[in-house]
Amino acid sequence: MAQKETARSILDAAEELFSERGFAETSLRNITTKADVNLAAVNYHFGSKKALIQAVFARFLTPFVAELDTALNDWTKNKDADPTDLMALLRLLSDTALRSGAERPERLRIFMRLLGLAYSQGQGHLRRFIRVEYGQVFRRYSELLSEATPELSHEDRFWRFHFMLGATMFTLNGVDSLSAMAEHDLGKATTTPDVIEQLLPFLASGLQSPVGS
Amino acid sequence: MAQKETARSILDAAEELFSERGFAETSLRNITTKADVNLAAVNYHFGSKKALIQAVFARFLTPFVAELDTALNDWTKNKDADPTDLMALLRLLSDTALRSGAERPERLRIFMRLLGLAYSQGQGHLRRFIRVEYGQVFRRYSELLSEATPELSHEDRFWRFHFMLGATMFTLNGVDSLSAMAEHDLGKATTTPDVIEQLLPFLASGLQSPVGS
DNA sequence: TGTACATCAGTGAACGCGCGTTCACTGATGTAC
DNA sequence: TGTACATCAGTGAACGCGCGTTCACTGATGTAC
Repeated sequence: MAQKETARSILDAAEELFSERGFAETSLRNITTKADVNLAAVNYHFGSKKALIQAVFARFLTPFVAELDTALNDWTKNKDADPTDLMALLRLLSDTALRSGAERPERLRIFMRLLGLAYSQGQGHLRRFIRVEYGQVFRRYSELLSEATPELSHEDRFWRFHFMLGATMFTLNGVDSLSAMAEHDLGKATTTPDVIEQLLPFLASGLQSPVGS
Repeated sequence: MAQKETARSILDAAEELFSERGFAETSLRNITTKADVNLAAVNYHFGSKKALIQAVFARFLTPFVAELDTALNDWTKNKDADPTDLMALLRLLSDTALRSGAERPERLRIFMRLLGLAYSQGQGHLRRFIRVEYGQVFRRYSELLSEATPELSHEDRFWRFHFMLGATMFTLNGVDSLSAMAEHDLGKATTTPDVIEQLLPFLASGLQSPVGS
């Protein structure tokens, strides 16, 4: 086996198994069996299971965050762009995410599963890792979202951002079983980009719901 | 220790620990230590860890579903009620959930954590258990929601229902850390009913977002 | 060109540990005659 | 009223198992002189 090949097949197997069953439920023996490498290779290449989990995230997040940063530069430089065009801003994020999966939009689905697990399973070290390594660009995006919703109070905006996040995480997290249900109920196949196309107007309307009850 | 007291303190401890760390991450030794009972008492009273998990859900869901059923009977019998009053229908569900926590709204927060975990952790047996035992009343509620949104196509409605579910699960799931963040950022305490008050108009607007792109 | 040594990816077997579950047993309470 | 037996909640200790990690080792490749 060529150099670095082993580390890559461990990451591939780990990414898939973690997203299917969760972190605690996936053992290093599961991973190394699937990757067809020696059990001790995980600790040799990554040091520990924790570090492997972080490496799986880094492999997706690093290029995604770089692309998002570039896209945000273009957005703010482009003087023709309307800074209050919420749908365009949402689409900028979803397009970057879809594109960053590169070859296959499959990767996005897997990564959203992992992200959902990171927030629901104990992995506090992971949330910390993500915040420290990638927090800046997300703060930048959320400032642009604030500019696009000038009519909202800080409080309304805070809560509605998290409602959007929840709808998105939950949906993309479970997009494969939801698509299967949709196909069964409606007799119509739905791809991840289709689902996002349905999601964006829902988010925009919710975010811009009239304030003051 | 009096009869049945042991089973109750096991359920109390399990509910709290499961919601804090997840199912796989909570051992029977954690639970029995916290409950101050013998390790073997879990298998004596419940048979297995799986059955204990289901019993934790049943203790919350059984009274909740009974109350929801009653509330839905009142709703459909009341000829004055507007069947297309979406906000009223959403409030009916949230009020029942808040009331069903009974003594403390704490219970609702804990239960939503558990529900979120049930869907993100491997617990397939749990989803099956919930569907088989309590599915009927939820199907009934979703039919009423359909009547309240006659302008939506089946497809739009399917997806938007799940967007709502996601926003709700994510929010109530993490309501304690979100409330802490909100208090830190905005200097203002927020209770679970406050959060729900913010959430309902967001959901209603998203669900009723104009169709056809 | 040849030899000695260093580096490095990978290996096989074992380590100690915490897990869910089992089992023989106890001691209190209730029931039959 | 007294004795024998059954029931039941609970117990203490051990079971086998799969886990993440460690460690001494191998064999191929690169480097120094």
